[in-house]
Amino acid sequence: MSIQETIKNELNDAQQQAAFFGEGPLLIIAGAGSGKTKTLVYRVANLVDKGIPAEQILLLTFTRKAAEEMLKRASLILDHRCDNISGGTFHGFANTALRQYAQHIGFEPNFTILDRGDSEDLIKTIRKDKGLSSTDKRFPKKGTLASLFSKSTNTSTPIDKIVMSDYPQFLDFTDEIKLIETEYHHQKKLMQVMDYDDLLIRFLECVTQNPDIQQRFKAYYQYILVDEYQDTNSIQARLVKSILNETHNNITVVGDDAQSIYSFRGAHFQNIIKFPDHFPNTTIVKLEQNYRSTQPILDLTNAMIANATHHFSKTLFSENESDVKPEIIETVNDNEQSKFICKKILELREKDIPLSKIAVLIRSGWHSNDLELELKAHNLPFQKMGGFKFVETSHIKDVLSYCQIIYNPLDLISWTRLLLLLDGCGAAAAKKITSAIPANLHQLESIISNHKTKKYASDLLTLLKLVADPTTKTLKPSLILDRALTLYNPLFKLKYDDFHKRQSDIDSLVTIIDRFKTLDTMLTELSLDPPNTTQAGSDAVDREDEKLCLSTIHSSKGLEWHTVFILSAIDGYIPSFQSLGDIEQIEEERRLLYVALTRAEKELYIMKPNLDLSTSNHYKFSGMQFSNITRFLDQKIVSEYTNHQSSKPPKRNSNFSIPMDDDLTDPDTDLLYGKPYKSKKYLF
DNA sequence: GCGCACGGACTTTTT
DNA sequence: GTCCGTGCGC
Ligand SMILES: Nc1ncnc2c1ncn2[C@@H]1O[C@H](COP(=O)(O)OP(=O)(O)OP(=O)(O)O)[C@@H](O)[C@H]1O
Repeated sequence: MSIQETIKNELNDAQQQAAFFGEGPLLIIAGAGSGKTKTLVYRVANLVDKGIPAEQILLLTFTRKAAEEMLKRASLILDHRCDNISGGTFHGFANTALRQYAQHIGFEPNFTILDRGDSEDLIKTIRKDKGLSSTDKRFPKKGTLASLFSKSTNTSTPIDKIVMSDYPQFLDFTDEIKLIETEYHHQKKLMQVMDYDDLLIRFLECVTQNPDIQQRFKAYYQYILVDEYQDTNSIQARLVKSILNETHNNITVVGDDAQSIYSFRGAHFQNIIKFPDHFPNTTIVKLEQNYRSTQPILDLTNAMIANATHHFSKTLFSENESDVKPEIIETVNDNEQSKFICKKILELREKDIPLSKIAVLIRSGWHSNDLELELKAHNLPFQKMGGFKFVETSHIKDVLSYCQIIYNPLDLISWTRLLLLLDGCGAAAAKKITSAIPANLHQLESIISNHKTKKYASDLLTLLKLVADPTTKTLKPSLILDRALTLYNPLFKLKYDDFHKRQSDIDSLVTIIDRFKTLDTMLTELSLDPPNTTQAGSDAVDREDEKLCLSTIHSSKGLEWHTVFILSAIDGYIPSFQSLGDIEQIEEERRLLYVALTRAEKELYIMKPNLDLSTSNHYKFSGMQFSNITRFLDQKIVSEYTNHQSSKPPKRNSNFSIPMDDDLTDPDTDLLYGKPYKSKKYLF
């Protein structure tokens, strides 16, 4: 069957209009599960079929998971002609381009990429050097500074404006903050490193300062398509515009304003709404039929998003009739919630629903701690997406630092990290050594002369030799890792008492590294597409399709599962406690829940454990004591669109029956809405 | 100048 | 209950 016929078979009229659309700007704006990604992919197939070379079609999106899904679907319907489609994340694209063109803006192609921790380390040293750390407790710490800087670049807003709007408590330090930021930028260039934001802005800098390069990009890509456009911030929009051939304006963007969940990094749902303002002749296609979920699920999500303060005027309908309403499951505590989920998953398995078609969605990485233990206990294999990253664990970062300095010896952040591991070498000594590196790049070993008498002299010399040896970087990554581990192992065992547990991470790293052929692909990939090793359960089955998916809601965007559990859908978790002060942020949390609920095809379980939030320090000042179901599911919505049950809590968990304390929840009251915000006595 | 011990303030979400 | 930053003693 020809591609054209397939499209006619597979897509509805509106979808076909978009897929067959010819030249010029196109905006597909539609609700969840309406086939946006599917349409986008078929549009690509059609373009290739019409003879556009695949490599001249650029497919972009913000998150790795969405990019992966998009490319996976493309590869399924497209034949080998499409293997060469240029596609991935904005950061991945910028990185590839910069490896080629970085010299034009004063960077070598072997620049390395800073993760969040590296950025913070650099900021910390700058703050120390500038004498801005001591005594002043009110001065922002490194993490806050990193967020502030990132927000500033991502929203293209000057530092002082960000301080004023987001961090008014630091207004007195505005000048110092600006000073640190300037130095931060300066240092990154000296060290030939870029943070994630730099990848985008340095790319922009590169094309705007070099019209000939810009012209090359504009001439090369005939079509640019962006998925999940509502997650795009103005930097990314500018990036797209900078490489778009404006004589044709062949740009297609796809998204859903109701699913905009990245405002914390400068994305705004208005960006997609305003798209036609930037491209006046935009054709707009709206899709309203949902093909993913059953009608009862949509009834719930429609009702919930209709309560938003901004009106998202999309009511989805489905032809998937069903009389199974979403369930709200109340449990007495966190662990009962975990047990319920495990039990349910085992039942589903009986009904031949494979683990790969089930997902548990969480607001924040640690919410699933208890569940993970329970899943392990039930021997249910899972894969965790989002949240904590393996490559950001300190011992893994240690090991990777060896690789970074071998690849880019100017990366003084990694040098410092490794030097501090040496016994007797502290911040001052590390500073002295690293400051000698740039001038002695080609005779690194000479640096040892000033440190011969030190305790760490021999360790330092081995390290210098390893980096100075020009053959090291040409070795296979696994061999480089071998050499690094020879140096690291003794230090590692000294540094961590629990090195046994950490050793298994290092072993995983060795396995992961094995597939890389060169040092640069390895480092790039580990920064831009870090692997997850938090999978557990039976090691025997390593097939991805045999695993349950445990994912943050953010990382679940664009994906779908037969059955979805929303873990801990309680106020303070979603909406998250720290969003509560700001109406815009609370509304974003609503969209987040909307994204979560709309991932479900057939069955949806909304979990509501009764947690005692007052035991967690974090919630001490929130005035919350007992958990309530998320405010986005009010009584009317719950009673109309869901089934609500308590999972039979054990009436007594002791052999003694004692009088109930009035301060504790009365088991007979409605736990969903009863006994809300109790003030803690912290005021006394 | 380094390493350690004690006290404080917090634990979203992604690239 | 933890992680980070400071201050003190060696
Ligand atoms: N015309 C159609 N006929 C049958 N199934 C369809 C059709 N369009 C889409 N689907 C199916 O509906 C599901 C959702 O599609 P898709 O993921 O493309 O939606 P989406 O709009 O991108 O969703 P989201 O906004 O959540 O990312 C997929 O399983 C897809 O195969």
